[in-house]
Amino acid sequence: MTVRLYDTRTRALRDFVPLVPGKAGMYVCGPTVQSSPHIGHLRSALAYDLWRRWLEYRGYDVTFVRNVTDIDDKILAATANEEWWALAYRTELEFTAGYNMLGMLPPTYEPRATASVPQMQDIIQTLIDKGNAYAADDSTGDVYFDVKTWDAYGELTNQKLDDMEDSPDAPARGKRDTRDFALWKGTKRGEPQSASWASPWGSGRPGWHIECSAMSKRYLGAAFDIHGGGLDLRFPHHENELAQSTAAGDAFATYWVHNGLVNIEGQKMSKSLGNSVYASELLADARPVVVRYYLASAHYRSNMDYHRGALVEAEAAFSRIEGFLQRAATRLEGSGAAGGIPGQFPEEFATAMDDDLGVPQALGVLHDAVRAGNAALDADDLPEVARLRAEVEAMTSLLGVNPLDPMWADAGGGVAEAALGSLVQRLIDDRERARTAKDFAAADRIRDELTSAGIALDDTPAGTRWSLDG
RNA sequence: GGUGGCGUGGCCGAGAGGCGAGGCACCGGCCUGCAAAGCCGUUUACACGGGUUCGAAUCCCGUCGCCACCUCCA
Repeated sequence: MTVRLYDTRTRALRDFVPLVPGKAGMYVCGPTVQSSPHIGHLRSALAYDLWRRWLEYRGYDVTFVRNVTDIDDKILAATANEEWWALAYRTELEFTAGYNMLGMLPPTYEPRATASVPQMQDIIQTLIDKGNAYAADDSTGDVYFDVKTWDAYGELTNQKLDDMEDSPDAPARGKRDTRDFALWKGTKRGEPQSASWASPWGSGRPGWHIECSAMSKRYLGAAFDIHGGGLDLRFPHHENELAQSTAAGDAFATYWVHNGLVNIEGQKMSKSLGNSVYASELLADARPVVVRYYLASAHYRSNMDYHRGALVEAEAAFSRIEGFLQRAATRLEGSGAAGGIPGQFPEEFATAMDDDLGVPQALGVLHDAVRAGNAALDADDLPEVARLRAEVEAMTSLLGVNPLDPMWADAGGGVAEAALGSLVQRLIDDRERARTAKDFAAADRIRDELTSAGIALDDTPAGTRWSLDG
């Protein structure tokens, strides 16, 4: 009954106990909007979308914050013939479109870093006042966090300062220690004025890590429940967030949750390898709901390996669920059979989800219900069909993969589909006449033609149904 | 050098001391005019070597292999 989650900081499965009963505050690191969304971004966003849905199901009033990092070295570096902010906006829209296509619930707040610069400066000033940060004395206008003044530094990733790689070849700049990280970056020659904010330390822009400390505090408070992000962000990003926020006197996150990464055919996805799989490619290869199903099918903390054919398998698995719901709907139509309580699913499903978001086991429960439902359909046990249909709908809806949800309906289907339907129905009728006349050669010819056109036939006792073969 | 993780059947992917999750693929059966869909069933497992235990894929020790982070990254 209690939701448990794996907390990276304590490296333990912990019961979720919110700071405020009945409420849950989640902050998730969103993307740096520098290039198009890829499969890893989608998987990460989905992991927290599912966490959020489950916490809400468990009765928590969830405030879900996912930021947009819209000012950053890399954004500035990526711009060629346009303003940096134009690139950022354009990319942000791509991310939003990708999230929407996969049915991610919109965040409660989706703050852009550039809109919280004063809040970042407040924290930086507090750190300077407390002696945990300093303005570089090399007149660059940079401000650094002084890691040696913070004993707890390294607690998130269980590292000791002395064991960390000192980078002797890195230019020390105005740092007292090469491991000190930037809170504020003074404007450098050649950087656009539009990327520069006034500050007590000179004009400049915020460092990456301080953005999340400021935005989480602004929208969730100095103490909040869950901080999420990709595994790759643990160090240095999350470690630095934790250090600067706690050094500034904020309690920060109670739980740290990290999602696994997506490899591509055994290799890390990276620009240099040129093996990135973008959202646009996935969505060209499979229906959005199948992409969502696929990305949810491995536990959120495990790394998953994307390979050619993965989406074909996911399509096959998902079609089982879809096929059952469609057949059940057809069979139950007008039958008056009652059964099942809408929204209610098996206890094992809830148990799996409570246990650190065990979506893979939950999918096992879902498939068990589908098989039982298909068997009930074969036995024509309508009350049982109705009961299992309700369960399957409840489970798929909770996970955001209900095949019958209108949001997955093919766009622009309407008129075209109706036209296609009338043509296909004529062919089905022709085939039925041929079968009645035992002219199987003619019947099979029609079926073959439809198959090669991507239309699958399903012969049922109640007649032949057709569907587009996804 | 430090930190964290992984190695499960043809493939994907759960589980974590005791009746072999689930999906995909394959094979056999039922159903079908034949198929498809669906149902039933068979067969393939826990990197290796020790140990603890009545019993280990699951705990302990060791070995090998792989990966991530320590530099920008979901």
